[in-house]
Amino acid sequence: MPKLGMEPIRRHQLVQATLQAIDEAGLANATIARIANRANVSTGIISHYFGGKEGLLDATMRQVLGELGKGIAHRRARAEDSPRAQIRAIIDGNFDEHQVSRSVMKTWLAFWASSMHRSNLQRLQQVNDRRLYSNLCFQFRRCLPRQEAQNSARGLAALIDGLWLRGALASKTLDVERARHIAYDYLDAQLQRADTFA
Amino acid sequence: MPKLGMEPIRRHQLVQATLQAIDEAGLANATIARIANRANVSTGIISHYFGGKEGLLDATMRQVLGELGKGIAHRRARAEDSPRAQIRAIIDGNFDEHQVSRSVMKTWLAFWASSMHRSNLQRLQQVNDRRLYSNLCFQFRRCLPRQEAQNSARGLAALIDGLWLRGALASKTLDVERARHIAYDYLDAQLQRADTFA
DNA sequence: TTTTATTGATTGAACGTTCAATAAACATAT
DNA sequence: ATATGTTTATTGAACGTTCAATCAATAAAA
Repeated sequence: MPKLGMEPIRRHQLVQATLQAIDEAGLANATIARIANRANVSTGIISHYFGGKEGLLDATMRQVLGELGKGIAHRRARAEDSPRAQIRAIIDGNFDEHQVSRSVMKTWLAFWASSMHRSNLQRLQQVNDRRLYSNLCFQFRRCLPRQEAQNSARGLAALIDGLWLRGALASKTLDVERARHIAYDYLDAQLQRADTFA
Repeated sequence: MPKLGMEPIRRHQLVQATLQAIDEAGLANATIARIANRANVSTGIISHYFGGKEGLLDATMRQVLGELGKGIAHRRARAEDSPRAQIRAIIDGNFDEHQVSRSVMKTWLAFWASSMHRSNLQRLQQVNDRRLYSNLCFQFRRCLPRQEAQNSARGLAALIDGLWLRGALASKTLDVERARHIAYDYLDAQLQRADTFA
């Protein structure tokens, strides 16, 4: 019973089903049969709209990255224009409720691992990594010398990723409250140094 | 041309070949054919010595975890028995040259991702995670109240994993010097707090 | 009638496992 | 020393399974 204008609906549906399938069974077992089943469509549809499995995985990663970016941009726009407030907004965006759901974290980690061997995923990954780093670096540079700012940015970026990674691996749900607190403390410790240079 | 006593040799050979294969092509493409080829043996040998592919992957992860553990224990034994020196030894062990080789980092990350869906790998993973955390926690508790020590341990564990993760993903080799420096700084910032509670 | 949407059986490739076959090394008996 | 049997080591073709991709068929909408 084909209705017209299904494309955007199906695309979204299939991306969601992909997240669900990866959450359930891991990227390695996220077969197109399983994904199609979760979306209540046939396998043929995937090739029809995404040209193949790879296209679907690509689109899924783009969506996850896109929503992370949007969440951060949104919070930064509403935050005061001080290094501390801006960096806090970045931290908050990374620990947004939407980002810390099991399926999103698992998908993220799966992409992280497979991005090492798929050049298109690697590109997406690196763009994202560098954006996080350079945003942090820019803000730290407003109150720290270059070298110090770079180290602080590297450290905070690593801390965020690490808290996230450990949250994804732990059996319990990520304690967002606590993770934010740890990241805030790191931020404040770095900013305190700024006084040394002021 | 069978010589006797090949078992330990083949086991080691195959584990090394597995690391190499994962480095080259990723866990998903590390087929037993490829692994056997890298070790210059036939595919049947893998089942013969490891009971199957899963057994080989299990053994590979055990070896990587084992060497990390040994490296840390070794450094800790040689270090002074102060919180600072002990934690520095743990940091150094995690950034040991052997651990930061590309193949080991890639394998680690691949296992991280797949451990979410393979209970035996997950067990190994969690034992390791918890050991790192509880060792850090124990040392921090020598100079910080419980809650503070837990947060510091969580933060440092996450920072180490994050630096490592970002090193694995970056196209360049991990800058061990810099990573250690960032982790040391975090450690010192946490220890400085200890004075507040003293 | 043409376009858009969808199905699902079919196809071919890739993969892990199995196993009969082979042979060197070792043990024991002659 | 020679012959015979047993264990250990290894191979690689054959097999069965799984999966992504394809495409002819179907049908609603325009």
